[in-house]
Amino acid sequence: MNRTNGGGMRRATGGVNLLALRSHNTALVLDLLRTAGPEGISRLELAERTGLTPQAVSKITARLREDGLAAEAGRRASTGGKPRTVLRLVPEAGHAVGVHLDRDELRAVLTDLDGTVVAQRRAPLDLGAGAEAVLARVAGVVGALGDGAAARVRSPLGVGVVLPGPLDHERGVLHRVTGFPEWDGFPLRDALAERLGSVPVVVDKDTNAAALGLAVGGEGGSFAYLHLGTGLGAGLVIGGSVHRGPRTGAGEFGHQVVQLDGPPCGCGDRGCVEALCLGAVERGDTQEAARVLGVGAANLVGLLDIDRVLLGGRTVEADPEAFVRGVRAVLDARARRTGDAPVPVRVASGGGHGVAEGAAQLVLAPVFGRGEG
Amino acid sequence: MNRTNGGGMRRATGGVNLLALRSHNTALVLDLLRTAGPEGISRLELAERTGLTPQAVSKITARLREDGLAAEAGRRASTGGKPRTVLRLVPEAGHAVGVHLDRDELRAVLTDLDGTVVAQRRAPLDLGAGAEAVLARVAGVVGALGDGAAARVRSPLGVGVVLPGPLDHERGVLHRVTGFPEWDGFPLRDALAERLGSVPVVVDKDTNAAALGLAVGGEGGSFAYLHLGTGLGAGLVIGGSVHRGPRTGAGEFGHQVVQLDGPPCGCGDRGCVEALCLGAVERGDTQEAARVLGVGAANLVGLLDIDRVLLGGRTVEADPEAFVRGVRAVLDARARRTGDAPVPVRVASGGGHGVAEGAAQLVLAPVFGRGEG
DNA sequence: TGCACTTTGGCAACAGCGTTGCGAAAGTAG
DNA sequence: CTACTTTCGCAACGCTGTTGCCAAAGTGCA
Repeated sequence: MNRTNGGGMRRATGGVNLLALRSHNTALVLDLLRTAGPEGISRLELAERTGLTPQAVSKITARLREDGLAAEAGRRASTGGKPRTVLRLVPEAGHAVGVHLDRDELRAVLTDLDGTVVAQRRAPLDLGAGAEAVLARVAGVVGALGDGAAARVRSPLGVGVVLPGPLDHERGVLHRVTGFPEWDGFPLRDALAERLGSVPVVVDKDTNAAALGLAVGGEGGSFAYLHLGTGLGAGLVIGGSVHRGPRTGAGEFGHQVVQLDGPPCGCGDRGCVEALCLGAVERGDTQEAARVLGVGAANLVGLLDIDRVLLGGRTVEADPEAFVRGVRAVLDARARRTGDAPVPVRVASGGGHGVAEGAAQLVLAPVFGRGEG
Repeated sequence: MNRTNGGGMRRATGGVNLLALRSHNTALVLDLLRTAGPEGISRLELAERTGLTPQAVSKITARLREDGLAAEAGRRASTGGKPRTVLRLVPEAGHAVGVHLDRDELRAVLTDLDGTVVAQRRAPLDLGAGAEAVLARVAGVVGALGDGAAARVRSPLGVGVVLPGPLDHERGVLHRVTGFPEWDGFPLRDALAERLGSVPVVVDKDTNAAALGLAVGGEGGSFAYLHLGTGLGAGLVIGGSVHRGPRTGAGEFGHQVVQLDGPPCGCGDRGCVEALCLGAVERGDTQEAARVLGVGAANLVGLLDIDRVLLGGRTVEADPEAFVRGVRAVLDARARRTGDAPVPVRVASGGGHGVAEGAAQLVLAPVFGRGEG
């Protein structure tokens, strides 16, 4: 705010609110450029899509070109007059690092502005080896990624780190990470930022990163990403942005009770979807596991009225068709009862590096006006 | 938009985007004025709370005073200099009508800008009597409300109509309203707007109106309003605004399955919270009903990470303490397992006219920058 | 080949937004 | 009565997107 007039600093003219407007419109344009991909998009199309006047778009794109973020990329065929000049994003103008900390493994990617993976690393990891060891390993991998890239990347825009949670996204502090309670209270964001030398760090749950990656990757509207691996969690995207809740606690899908007084779950409750679902998987009864997962998904669909359900995680990937079929059956039955169109179910694209890429998007998304910007 | 230069119209100077910024800031100020109530709020306090400069606030409030929406209301005690001038909202500057259509009864209120009820009507209603009869009844009551007010209100800002749903809030079209399938596809908003003579009409679900009323009434953050009457539904408020989902389908709390293959429900599924809960109520087992409701609420809390759970509806009001106690027990047990602070449970304030008042807020909220503006 | 027409897109002038500089108004304290 | 503090509006300013206008670059037809 800086409303002190005494010292003589004569900065911040113009107005904070107008700056907000400017960056909002700039982000809008950047996001359209990104979505258009290498084919690019013309100024007039940008104007139509943003609702801005062509002249405003010209001004904004001129700034972007000056900053090296956008460039001209040929022209379209004429429609009777001067042909439209096509603009595209310059992906090399910025890079981001995404790190996925799993229980036994670390995956990291370096992406450009576009989200395209430029370099990647994969290493074994023991999340229980203590803060010092894990931090050192992460810092090492992040440094190696930059050197390994085609064009060496000295300073990425930021580093996104994701892990199973629960945690506090806003402060970047871990809570009782499932299976590794010793992390409770550890300020991962600040510790890592200091270690990496003032590179911005963002911390989030792995399911949120996966969901964000899908949202940026083209999944529009509202959807749920259900992750079935060693546990069962969800990432929720509502109206294009990830819903975390005030304490980053949203997405606790697995401990939703679907069988009153059912079999005990590791969490201490009874009849949780996770317990029932993993139990069925263990018994080899994939069909029942899928049905239970479908019931949980149907509950979610009813509560939030989402557009789509996407499935992922190692267990799903082991037999994707069975899970899709089972979940779809439950949702279709629901749709027949309500009279609405059935909610589509698919396997989430991305797979292996999906989560790490999503982690990188934690850094990139704000640039394009997605998330808390 | 109007980008045609041919005719010579020289309107719309200034810019659509700047107008959006202006109305956003104006709404921010208006909302603070409303929240402050009759005691009012000073310009400097407005500046601090909005993040605007004092001068910007002066300009905005000057416009508001010119338009009759705000007025000076005395001054505060001096803190060593010129005392602050207190501003307040002028509630009589605008009015809104809220109509609550229940299965057997119609309640309607006329409120001022503040949301204070100025006049009210209550009449028996048969929702199954056909469109013509219901429309006539509503139009009659709305007209009577305006005449009955202390100062006759000729043209309210709009009319909010709410009923059990399901329906399409955006288009104002009803779907298969529970118990009255004959309404399916009826364009209530447009039909009523035409009948009332171009007064804006908004249509929504009753639970959403109740939730909106609570949100405007001071419940901040994210919360769920659970309504237990002849059915069981929920209104969700996420980050201060009502979450309806893309098809106004959100809040289908009652048909959340909490007992796999449990007793059949009217919806055609098995083990729905509604069936279990109402079944327990019918047996006189309030304790079990509250426990089941609590399990559903806990599922919701886990999925969305909300701050608060509020209970309402005729069945709850019959024995509020038992329901609060039962739901709280389940949520507290959950909190002990996760280690988080327990989610508070309360009975929703408002009671009788709460839903109709919330319906009026459907009209007023956009003025104060809440909702789809 | 040349002319009329269409479409793109930049330059310059403009209105309106919030901000800064400054001074009048309205209190308190000595 | 004087000195000081605090509130708050007027005037000038910088920046935003918008409008008016024109050059550039194509197509289509005579």
